[in-house]
Amino acid sequence: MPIWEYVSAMARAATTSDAWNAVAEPQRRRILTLLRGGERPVNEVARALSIDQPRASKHLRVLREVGLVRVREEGKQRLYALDARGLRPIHEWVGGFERFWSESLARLDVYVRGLAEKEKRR
Amino acid sequence: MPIWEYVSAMARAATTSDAWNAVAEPQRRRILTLLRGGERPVNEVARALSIDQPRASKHLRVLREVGLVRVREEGKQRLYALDARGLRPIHEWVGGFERFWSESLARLDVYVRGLAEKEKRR
DNA sequence: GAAACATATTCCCATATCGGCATGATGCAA
DNA sequence: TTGCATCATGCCGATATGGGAATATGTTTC
Repeated sequence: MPIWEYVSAMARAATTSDAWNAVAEPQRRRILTLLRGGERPVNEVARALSIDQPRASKHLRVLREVGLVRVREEGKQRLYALDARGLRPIHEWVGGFERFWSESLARLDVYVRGLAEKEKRR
Repeated sequence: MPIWEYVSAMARAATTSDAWNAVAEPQRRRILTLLRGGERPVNEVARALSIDQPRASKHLRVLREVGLVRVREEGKQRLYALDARGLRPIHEWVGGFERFWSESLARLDVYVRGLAEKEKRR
């Protein structure tokens, strides 16, 4: 885990370090969706997603590190549970664009019309 | 741009290829936020974020490729405008977890209590 | 056409990431 | 203790990424 603060030539922004990046991975999104149905042991997660166990463990680790998931030990199993609180900031940020969804359509219309004009004038 | 379908040993999932990943980058989020105020030429974006022009261009390119932004040529400038439609799926997916935000708190409570029990029993 | 300005692209580097496979680590049961 | 089951990690390979710096491309103005 690099100490970005002290690295002068930062190569790539840390990725798996926040909910945004954790959720950018399709498999991890599927895992979170699965966990809405309640806590699950690793093997079950792996089976549900049709991936091997190491892969499931790794994804779960990322999710755990960014706090989107919690682990509970139960015998030889590890039950992972959803902790959706970290998704809230994302929802709010994206929500700030809600009002632009429809506007975008209108603007796109103008945009396309502009292109058409440009073509005609050629 | 790799043809994932035909690559057997996929190394890393394509990243800058969808809105999820585009938005996972803080700078790009700032750009999108800025563009809510209307279209802007590259230089203005760069200045607003205190980054150099090439960097701004690169980020804008990613945003353009995933469709979150549109370009319009105006003289020697290129005006970038927000196209927020691509954010909608994200908002909806994340919204599906809304109901779990408060629950997570409750569950966390149970979780912590469990840990305490465990300690006591030690 | 040359100079000036706005923007895009390219190259290089350090590093992160995901998948695959093999190997540890730990708990439980016989 | 020995297996067996459930996970977690480590290592490798291929590749993507973001920053920095330099350079190319395109447009307007003289």
